[in-house]
Formats: sequence, structure tokens, C-alpha cells
Amino acid sequence: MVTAMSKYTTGEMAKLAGVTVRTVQYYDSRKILVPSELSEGGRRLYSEDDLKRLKLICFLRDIGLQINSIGEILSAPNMENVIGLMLEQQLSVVQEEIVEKQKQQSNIQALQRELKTGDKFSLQKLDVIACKVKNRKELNQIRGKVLIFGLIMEAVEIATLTLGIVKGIWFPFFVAAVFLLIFGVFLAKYFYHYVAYICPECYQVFRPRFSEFFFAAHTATTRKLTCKACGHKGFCVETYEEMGKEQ
Amino acid sequence: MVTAMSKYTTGEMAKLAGVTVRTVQYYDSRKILVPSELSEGGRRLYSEDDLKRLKLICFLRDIGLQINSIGEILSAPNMENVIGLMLEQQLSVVQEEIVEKQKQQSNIQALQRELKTGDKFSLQKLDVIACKVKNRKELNQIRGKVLIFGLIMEAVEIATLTLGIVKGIWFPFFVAAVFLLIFGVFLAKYFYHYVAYICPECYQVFRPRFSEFFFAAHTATTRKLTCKACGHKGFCVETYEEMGKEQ
DNA sequence: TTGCTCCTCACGTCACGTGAGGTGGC
DNA sequence: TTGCTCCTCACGTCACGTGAGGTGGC
Repeated sequence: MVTAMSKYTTGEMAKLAGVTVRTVQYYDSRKILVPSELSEGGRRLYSEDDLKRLKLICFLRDIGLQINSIGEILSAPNMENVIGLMLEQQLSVVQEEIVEKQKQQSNIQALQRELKTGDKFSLQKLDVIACKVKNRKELNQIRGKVLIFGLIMEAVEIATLTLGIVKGIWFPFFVAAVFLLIFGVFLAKYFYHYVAYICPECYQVFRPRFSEFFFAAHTATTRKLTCKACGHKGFCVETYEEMGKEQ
Repeated sequence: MVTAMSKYTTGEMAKLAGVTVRTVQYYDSRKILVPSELSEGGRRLYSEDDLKRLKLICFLRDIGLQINSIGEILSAPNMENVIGLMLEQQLSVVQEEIVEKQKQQSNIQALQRELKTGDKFSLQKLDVIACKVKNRKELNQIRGKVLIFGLIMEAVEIATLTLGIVKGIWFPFFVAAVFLLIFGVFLAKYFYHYVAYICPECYQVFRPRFSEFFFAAHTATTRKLTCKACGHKGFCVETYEEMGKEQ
């Protein structure tokens, strides 16, 4: 238990803390782990306390703190506040990093899915896919909003229709029908404002006329349109692109 | 739609892609975005395609790829394999980073909790806490194992006891009792092998004699022991420390 | 004496940021 | 002419890694 005044060399310290010799030397140069003694030959000699300090430094480093911060913590007189603040700050930094990494992850996975579907491959296609993946979130948001309003319209229509059938009161249904038709056009205009389409032939991004857009056959993610660049008519992939921010 | 042969300057490119001028220049020096033209004065002039390329570079950068990898992707002839492999690799890199960051997060939070409980603060205490936090996982694993075996023992005891009460067959109960007593000691020995205790007075980490450990009063995380360093008797905090790996 | 460890420069990493000092283009 | 932008060095960042060339300690 009572370890005598045995001194550790740089290599021993490194091994015991699971770091490299260079790291131990570096912490000396950064003044956060100065050896408590030097041999006549100029070699670093560390005490038991130094080893503890090194392990503490490694722990603080492993939670992501910078050398400067670690130095402040180790030398601060009123430590409670210092370390408290630093941990709070570091926590939010790490949490932001987690969110960022998760975004990266989902972007990579989306890109992988997109790459699997296509057959022929080119830089142009990669470009388009990247654009699609990047704007996926915004597009889904807009789609979500439109869907909600669409469902509300459905509900109103069903309710007034039911009223007509059950009670024979048809007046609300016709008023609603007219109202919803107008509202539907507005909703489509809103959606139109935020989307553009990618031609499956030439990969050009284009925006159809509103009338073509409004009456075109469509699926959840595509719409049957005529490409403005190559003239090809077919199902074009929907993508997010706010009007007036084309670049 | 048909943008004429308008050329972008470095600053325009930067603004349109949301990066700094320096970044655009840097991508030129790294040969991944060489301007398609130079003015007589030696200024970089970029085309529409160059802008697309820059945006693609930014996207690939944002999913965490390095400049070298981006360069390979942009110049590789058989791109499908190259990009596929890179994405796969990058995905696992990112996922590892997420796990690492999550560990950091939970370590910071555990450290925050520990710091709140104590009153007096010192480097020594921080050291001990750090050690505790670091070994929390291992300690919980050991505790979990011991708990499971403990529950099995409980179940056997209850079953044989029930058998005794209901059917009057007491033989299994006594056999089990003897067996479980022996097994219990082994279990305690196993647990003893992996834990040490921290004195609340002097923060020394010590290991009591097995007999004291075995019969001592204890809670989920502490045990009433006599400190080997300062002689203080009280509830000491349990920590993970495999026997023979004290350093 | 022979390995092994340790020492100090000093440069490399990575994706830029930040001046310095000079110029192009409206 | 005056701002504004752009140019090229060249050094700084961050926590070390990686030799080079020399030495201490068993």
C-alpha cells in the first residue's frame, strides 16, 4: 500500500496511463503535467501524484475538453465554478456535435439509398442526388404542411357530405365545395412555390408552368411533366427549391 | 433559364455556396475545384458547372468526407464502386463517432451529478470522482451480474420454501439453503474481487478484509467500513477496481 | 559493449483562418 | 481617385505523430 518514493520515467507513465511517451512530453511542454523531479541527466521523473494527475488529465481530455481548459481546471483556485461552467459548456458542445453527426449519418444513408436505385451513373446524377438529399428535410416539411391542410379539407368535405346524406341539409356541402376548391388552388400555389422537378433523362432541374403542374398526374414523389430543357415527357422527381432562390 | 457565359469571381462563388473566399482558393490549391478560366490579371473565373461542382464538394464535405476522398470521387472513372465504398466506410466512421460522443455526453452528465452532491471540493475529490465515473460502466456490469445470480438464489429459496409450506416437503429447502450459503460466499468473493472503496474523509481508495466486507452494512452504492489509511469508520463509496490491477 | 529508453529540435497532419503587402476592376 | 475585391506568400490552429541525431542507464 505504502509505495515508497519510487519515481516513474516517461515511458512508465505512458504505459500506466495508456498514452504515448510523446503525449506525456507534450503535457509537460503545455505545463499541465510538469515532472516533480529531473535526473542529473535531464530525464523526467514523475511521482505517484503525477501519475494520478496524468490519469485525471486523460479523463478530462476524453470528455472532449481542450488542453487549455484542463489547465485552467487543474490550476484554478475556486474550482467549483470553473469546472461547473466548463462542463456545462462542454455538454452543449458535445450535444451539438451529436446532432451534427446524426445529420451526417442520415445524409449518408439517404445518399446510399439513392445510389442503389439508379442504374447509369454520372457526376451529373450525383449532383442531382446530393441536391435532393440535402433538401430532403425542407421538402418533407412542406409536404407535411400540405398534407395536413389536405386532410383538414377532406374532413370538412366528409362532414358536410355526411350532413347532406343524413339530414338532407346540402347547403354547407356546396358552400364548402366552392370554398375548398379555391383553397385547394391556393394550397397548390403554395406547394408550387417550393418545388422544382428533375428530368430523368437529362437531369436538368426545371419548374413547369402552374397549369401543367396543377393538372399533371403524380405520385408521392414524382409528377408527369414535360422537361423544359430536353422536351422529354415522363415522371420527374420532385425536389425542394424555393422560388426566387434558384441559384 | 439559359444563363449566358457569365463567369463568377471567387467572391461570388463563395457567397453562392455559403463558404469563405479562402475556402474556394483552398479547393483550387487542392486541385478539386480548378477555375475554368483566368483573367489577364490572374483572377479566377468560374463557370456555372464550377459552381455546381463547388456545391457538390460542400455536400460531400458536410457528410464528413476528407478533401482527398472528395478528389477521388470527383475524378474517378468508375465512380459507382469508389463512392459506394467510401460512403460505407464513412458511415461506419460517423457511427463510431456518434457512439464516442454519446459516451462523452454521459460521462459529463455523470460528473455533473457527482459534483453537485459533494460540498467541499478539491483536486483529490475530482480525481476520485473521475475514477468513479470512468469505471461506472464496469461497476454496473459487475453489479448486474451479481444481482442476477442473487435473484436466481432468491427464486430457488422461495420455491423450495413454498414447497415446504404447501406440501410439507422440507428436504429441498434445507439442501438449497446450504448450497446457496456456499454459493453466496463465492458470489461475494467474486464481487469482492472487482470492487474497492473510497473513504469519505481522506478520499483514499482501499480494499477492506473480506470478512469485514462480507458482514458490513451496506446500501446500493456504499458500505460501512473502516478506512485503512485514516481509520475513519463510515459509509464508503463503492468503486470498480479489479484486484491486481490497482495502478 | 549492446540494446533499450529517453532527450530535444523540427517538421508534418487537416482544413482552412488570418494578417501582410501588393494589385485589378468598377 | 477611392473603395472594394482579389492575389500570393506565409504563418497560426490543435493535439499530438514521426523521424533525426544524440545521449543516459542497465
